[in-house]
Amino acid sequence: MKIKSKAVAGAKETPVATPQKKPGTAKTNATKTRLRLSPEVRRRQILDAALIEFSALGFTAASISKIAERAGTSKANLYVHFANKDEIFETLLTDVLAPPVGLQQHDQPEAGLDDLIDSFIEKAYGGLTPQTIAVIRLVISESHRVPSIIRRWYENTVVPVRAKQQLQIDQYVAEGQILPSPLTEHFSFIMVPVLCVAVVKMVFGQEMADMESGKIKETHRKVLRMLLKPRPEGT
Amino acid sequence: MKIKSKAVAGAKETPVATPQKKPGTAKTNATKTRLRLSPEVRRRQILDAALIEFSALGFTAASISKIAERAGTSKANLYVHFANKDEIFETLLTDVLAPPVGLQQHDQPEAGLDDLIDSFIEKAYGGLTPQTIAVIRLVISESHRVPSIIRRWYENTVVPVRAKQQLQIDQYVAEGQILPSPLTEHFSFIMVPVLCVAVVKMVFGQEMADMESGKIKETHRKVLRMLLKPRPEGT
Amino acid sequence: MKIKSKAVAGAKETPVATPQKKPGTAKTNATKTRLRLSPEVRRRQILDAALIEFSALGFTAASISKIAERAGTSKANLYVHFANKDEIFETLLTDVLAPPVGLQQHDQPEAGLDDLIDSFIEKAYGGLTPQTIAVIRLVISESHRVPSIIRRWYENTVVPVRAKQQLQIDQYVAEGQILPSPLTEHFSFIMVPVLCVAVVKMVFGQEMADMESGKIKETHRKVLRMLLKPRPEGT
Amino acid sequence: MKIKSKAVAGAKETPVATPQKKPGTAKTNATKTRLRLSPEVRRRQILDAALIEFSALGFTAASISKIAERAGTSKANLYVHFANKDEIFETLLTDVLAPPVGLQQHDQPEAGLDDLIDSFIEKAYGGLTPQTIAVIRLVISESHRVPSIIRRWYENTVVPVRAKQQLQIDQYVAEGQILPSPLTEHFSFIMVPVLCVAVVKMVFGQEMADMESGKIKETHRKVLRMLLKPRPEGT
DNA sequence: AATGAATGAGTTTTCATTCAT
DNA sequence: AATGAATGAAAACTCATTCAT
Repeated sequence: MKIKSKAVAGAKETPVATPQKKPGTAKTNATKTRLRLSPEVRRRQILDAALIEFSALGFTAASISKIAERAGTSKANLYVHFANKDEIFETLLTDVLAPPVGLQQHDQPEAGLDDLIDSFIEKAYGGLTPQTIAVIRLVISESHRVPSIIRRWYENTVVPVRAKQQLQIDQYVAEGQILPSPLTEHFSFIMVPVLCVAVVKMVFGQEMADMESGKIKETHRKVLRMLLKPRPEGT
Repeated sequence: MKIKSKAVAGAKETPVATPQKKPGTAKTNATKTRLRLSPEVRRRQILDAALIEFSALGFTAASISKIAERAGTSKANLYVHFANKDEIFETLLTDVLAPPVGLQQHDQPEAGLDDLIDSFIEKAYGGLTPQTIAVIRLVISESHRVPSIIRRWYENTVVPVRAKQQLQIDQYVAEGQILPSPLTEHFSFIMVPVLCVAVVKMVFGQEMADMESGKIKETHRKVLRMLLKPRPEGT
Repeated sequence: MKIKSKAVAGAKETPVATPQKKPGTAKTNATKTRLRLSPEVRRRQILDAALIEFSALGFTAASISKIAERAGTSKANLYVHFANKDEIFETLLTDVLAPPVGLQQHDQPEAGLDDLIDSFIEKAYGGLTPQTIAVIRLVISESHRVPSIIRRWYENTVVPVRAKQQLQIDQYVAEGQILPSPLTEHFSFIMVPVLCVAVVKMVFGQEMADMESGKIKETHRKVLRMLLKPRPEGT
Repeated sequence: MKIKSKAVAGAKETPVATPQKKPGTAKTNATKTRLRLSPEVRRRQILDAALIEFSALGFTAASISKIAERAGTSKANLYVHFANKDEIFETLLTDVLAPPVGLQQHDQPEAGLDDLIDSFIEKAYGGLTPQTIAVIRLVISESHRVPSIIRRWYENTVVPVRAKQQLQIDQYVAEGQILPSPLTEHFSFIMVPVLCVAVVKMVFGQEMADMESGKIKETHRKVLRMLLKPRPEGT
């Protein structure tokens, strides 16, 4: 069985080198104009193509030829911009796992808890687009190939982002908006079902997973409400 | 970077007769143990070897040569027993994802809730051995390759096992041993953090993941106690 | 400028795999019968082909494809019998530089000195066939690539052969057949002009070198007569 | 096995501006010294670099990139000054094989024969520097690639230089300083052992060859004395 | 059932050379 | 004159698979 990579809908794309003819040279049709781009642009194109291929097929099954083709260049040109397949892969992962530029902030500062939870749930599960899923699968499948990148990601991204989040929660708790509980002490735990849905989608495919993930999501919402809502003062 | 597969400690192994052969080495007077085994035994050996290779490297990166070598046979002999690489893989996955023979029963019928929870937690997280992790990763990485097997697994294994479990829970709830909650309604939700720990172990490697997974486990335990323990009757 | 290798006339050749059709399957013409040979025979064929290619073009310029083609097999099959290009080359050199099986003995035990010299000269220069020249060039060009093989050759072949020769000479001197001189003390020195002719032939090509090498040969003969002939007893 | 070229100590070098660039490394703020040189100077630089690379690796194994890098220019610039790799090589060889500007003269006009021989021996063997050896090897390895250049060299350099030398010898003989012999009739024969030492050094490497070449040199000296020294008049 | 030899189609990578500026 | 970007062709090597015994 041969697996084909197909561009995930919505993937950001840099304009691709559809070889164009110069207006002057109107020969028959095969004018093969070489498109010369700045390294940054070309690298971007290559990495975009690589992301699609790698995340669809994994490191080994993805091929340099296909990446080059998708990037609209020649194979040889990939080697002008990257030393080898590994370097493309590592650059790609480093990029993809880079810390988010604007660490997103709490949007509804004065909303009620229910709305806060709803907003969180929608945002978290809504972020599980096909591309995101593909990237997560790539990380799961190939992390053993690049342990140093994974470690760096953990230290520079995972830990700080989580710390920031925890701070926010501690504040909510201090304000009495959220009930203290084991959950608020290790708050990243609330992401657990989201990751789980991601895995379900990977394994069962988007459509087959819908029912499962819907149930997880709703249970998640309900459990959060139970655990976080401050008890009525009387107790 | 070349990734090597190594037999996971404790993997079940059928005794193997490994005649070595390096390419280019002329005439080693090797013991030509050409032993003829029953198809079942041979298939078993091949599948065992395949499991190790596939789960260490993934479908594409695993090679027929290595599997044959590990199984102690010739490459050509693999093709006597299986049509091709895909078939080996599919047979393997079907095996691995087969419904557990003895659907495990509730061991401590009359234990207290706390003990029940502890026992569950220890069992669930204790099951995450390196092999299990490797298999889960394999399923995540390569499920898109064999959607029909995944579907069958879902229908024949995932759903029934879950149903059985749910039944058990419903009974506990009916008996008043467990407090009804959104969790008891969709009880498989309690496995979510376990899967999550599996993923963390895959991505960060056993040792790097220990701290993370320890915290998840303990939070899991506490949350379960909070959610499942029937309130003191007075309220 | 593209240099082509052509089989040196007289090179020993093992029968080559001119793909033959089975009499039965008389389709149109492309019956591609696979020729299955014993490793020894196949290796011999490959090494023969390799010798031609390597000595015509040098290590780097010689290509695996051409060697395979000349050997009448597929490229892939070369890798069944040898680990890589280097191994082919090293095996080849080791073969070519192996000590001669029958260390050739003095043929004319009771000839006169003049005849002895003539016989030596004819044999030495006659041995400079195109293949021999090609091999010597190969050794000169690529020896830095395989220093260990060269050292082994020196120790196992060059030194013993020379020692044997020297012994012979010492005996002649003792018998009074040859005049003692600096030459008889370091007798391998007499091979020097022969090597020189080989070099001239390499550099100037067989035909262009003929005049040069003819002169060297004759001067060599005369000088030997001068140096080796015992003076008439009267002095 | 990868062979590296390294600049032979003492090789003449034109000052070079080496801006380094590793493939795959994005944006090093390198000093963009784009210096414009006269064609002669640039060609000189390129040929110097080419000599080092070609003589270390041979024609095919030497690469345009390395030559450009060593010359401190871009690959593309090589093609401004030379049509292609072959042309660089041919120009180089033509240069290297050009007739010596000052045809060296007899230094000690009135020295004794022994001193003359010693001086010759020291000069001849002393000239076998690593660079010289490398060039000789290059000529031996790649002469078949450029037969016309070799022929021109033979006609314009080898023959005249030899003729000049022979003239000198004839004069010595006429003066009675040297004994006439086969050697004096074909005097270039005396260079034979020197070339041989060069070959030994190529094949066995400088250090391994030292013993061998020392013996050749001394035998050479002794034989020359024997052959050239006029007999004491009494005979 | 078993296997050593063989191979076509594919892989990644390199290299001399060209183009556009 | 100089060069960074680009590329076609070819290199060495690998691999799943098949053939003949």
